[in-house]
Amino acid sequence: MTVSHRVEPQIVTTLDGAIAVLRSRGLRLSSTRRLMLEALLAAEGPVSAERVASRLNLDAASVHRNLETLERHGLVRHVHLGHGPGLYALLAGGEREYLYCDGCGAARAVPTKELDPLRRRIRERYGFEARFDHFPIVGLCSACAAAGGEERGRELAGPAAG
Amino acid sequence: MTVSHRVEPQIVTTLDGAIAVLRSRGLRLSSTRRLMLEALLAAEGPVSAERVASRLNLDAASVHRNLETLERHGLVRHVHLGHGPGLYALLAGGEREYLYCDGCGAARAVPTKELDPLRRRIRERYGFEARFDHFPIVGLCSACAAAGGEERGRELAGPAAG
DNA sequence: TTTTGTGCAAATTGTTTGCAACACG
DNA sequence: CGTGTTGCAAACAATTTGCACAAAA
Repeated sequence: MTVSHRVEPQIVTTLDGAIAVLRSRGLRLSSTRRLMLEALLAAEGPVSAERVASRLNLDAASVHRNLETLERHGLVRHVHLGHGPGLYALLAGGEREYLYCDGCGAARAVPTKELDPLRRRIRERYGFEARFDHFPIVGLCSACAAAGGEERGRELAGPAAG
Repeated sequence: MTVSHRVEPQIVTTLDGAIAVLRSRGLRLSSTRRLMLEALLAAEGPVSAERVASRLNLDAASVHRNLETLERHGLVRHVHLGHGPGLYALLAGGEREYLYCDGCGAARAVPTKELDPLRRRIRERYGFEARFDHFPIVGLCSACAAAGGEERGRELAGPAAG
């Protein structure tokens, strides 16, 4: 998960597309990778490495290594929603950023450009380029804020792999 | 580090003040706690539990337990700047929130109320109560943004205790 | 057949828990 | 004294690394 920043994003929405990128990068298509790509394509939200590994009966170390590789090559990105493990997703276009509720664990995804005004404001004021795709905006959703933020319970991290 | 939210903040700027709060809460003043409080008072920025423990030759578990206790009682708060361990600080008034540069690891502290307009905007638009004191705004400082975000190196987590 | 990728085991990092001894109030 | 606190050891969670073996290209 050590991947740094600014990697040329590789938007993929199909298995073939993903495979094509792999090939073009000189990466091999192992059965493990094929399974992972299928799972990530089927996933409805970012998923943890552990989840991918156990769902597919794969070794966690391999899954981590592959996710890192895929991320290094711009196919995958990971977010940190609150505490807990990093959550990975393919770059399928229409990327989102998150408002993560620390009370109930719900993550509200909003289109990246919707937060552009916010980003611009921060840039103008602090000369700082905010990115909410890796570490989200954290706080309390209206329900939890009203309740005093004691909710807790629901599992976030959307459904896993198909 | 599991402490939830909304604990009555206890602003302390002196050892005696901190001790008074401990007492008023029915907590004991062990030598370990005294050392920790002194260290936290002397610290110039948020420090990791590990750092406090090793600097003071204390057991990490005890330090964690105490930090959690202090946090539960509103004396201490912790932030997560990027990856890495949680960083703790006494509530000494004039709390700050952070703009954390994922490129060079620098954390720029800004007074909480300076980000109020931002918070208000998010609240109005999303009904979401953003808090940047626990998870900061993450992105790239102007230097790293200009450089393409490849910097890296400096140690954040300001000076420790002592 | 030469790499690259794999599973397994073990190491790391950060934090938590069980527990008997200890010490604050 | 009695209960809150401590250190130590062990458990944990998430992730990483070493390594011999398997398998893409």
